[in-house]
Amino acid sequence: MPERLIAHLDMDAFYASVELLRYPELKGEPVVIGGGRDHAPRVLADGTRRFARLRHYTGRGVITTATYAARAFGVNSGLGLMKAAALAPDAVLLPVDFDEYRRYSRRFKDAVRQIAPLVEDRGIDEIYIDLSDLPGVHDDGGRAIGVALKAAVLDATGLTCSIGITPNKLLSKLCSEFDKPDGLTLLRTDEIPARIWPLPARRINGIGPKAAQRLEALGIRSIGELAAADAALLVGHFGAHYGAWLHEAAHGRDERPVVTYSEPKSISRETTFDRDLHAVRDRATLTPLLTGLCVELAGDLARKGYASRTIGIKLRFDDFRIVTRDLTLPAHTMDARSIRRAAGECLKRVDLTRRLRLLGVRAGALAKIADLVKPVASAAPREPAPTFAREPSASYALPLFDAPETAPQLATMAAGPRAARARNDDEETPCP
DNA sequence: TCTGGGGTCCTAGGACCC
DNA sequence: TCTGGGGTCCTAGGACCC
Repeated sequence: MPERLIAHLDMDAFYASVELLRYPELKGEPVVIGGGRDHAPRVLADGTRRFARLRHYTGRGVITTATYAARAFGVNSGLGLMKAAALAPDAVLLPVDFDEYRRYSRRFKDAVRQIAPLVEDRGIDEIYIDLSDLPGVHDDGGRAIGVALKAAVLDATGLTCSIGITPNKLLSKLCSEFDKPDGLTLLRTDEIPARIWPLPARRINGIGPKAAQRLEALGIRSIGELAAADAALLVGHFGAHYGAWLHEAAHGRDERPVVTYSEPKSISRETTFDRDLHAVRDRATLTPLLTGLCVELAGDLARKGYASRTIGIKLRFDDFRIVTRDLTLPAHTMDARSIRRAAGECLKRVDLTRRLRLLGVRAGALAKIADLVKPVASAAPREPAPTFAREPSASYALPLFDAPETAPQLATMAAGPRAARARNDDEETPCP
């Protein structure tokens, strides 16, 4: 059995590059994407566009993507916009437009599937592709296919991408970074010592800031040093599972298959406030906010065709501590009132002394609605009929954050998905 | 002027049942 | 009555990723 050939394809500065297609006059300029919706470009009377500059930004947003010109100033994803403004005050600031990025995402993925159908989604701007069974792919290690994929993506979107092609996902993910932007990197197993081992251990997908720090405390900085470390020592420090994985990863071994479809496990909505809010003093603000999140979540569930049996909340306090609570219901629900009630119950179990920075609502233990409402009269052997609570109970009370405006808010959204601001997700799972 | 939003997976303890 | 073990569900937190 020949070795597999797996590609990792990563779009170059994806959000920023999509924006440059829309605003070609910004090509070559430092541009950052992030923040709210209040800094969209204005069109002047003479038809020219006026862009917001980073120096004028106030708020708590972070950079989602920066153009390569902006990265030269040291600003990159995750950096607070206020901090970025200090580094690059004249950079152009654009709001994120997920609908547009999803359109381009679907275009590049469709283009890839025309050439190689085994595609694993890894978010909006990257995919893995199993090339192993494509005709002739093993003749040149996948180079011709790689060239064809890049051309197809460019043709479909006008955007460049970077591709790594190796025997597995772990190595391909590393290699797609090697020649960015517009790169194509092939790597064979025998090249691991020369090309992989000099890299910092942190570059491995799955070694984050915490693990990297603990490795450094052991004197391990590079992947090569990790590969040379005693497997038993790693297991001793990191546990059987993670320790053994660290050892395998450092040697470039990874048998994970390319998975072309997976069911979602949870759906959530969260929001960071403009200023920290207190549960009691700012109740009039918080109550409709929480209800609004529940309405949006119910809308997401309905649009995607799922119901949830475990509703959870997430709070971030002003000191950045995160607390979660969840509650498993007797039956699946997609009803905003039921979600709101469960979230309220969860909230009761939290000490709300500190001020809040973020509030979120999550729906877990998902089931497809189509599976829950299966017709009773069926030739198939009977399973116990799943229970499905669609209607809210008659006696309804908001346990916490209660405020007069909440009742009408819930009433108007009773219709369901329409009332919730739709996210227009292009990649919805089709209902069978 | 610190640090978004939407996810996945893992661990671990307690409840509960057989 | 006592002891022990296995399995599953629920909950909370944390690391990590895009």
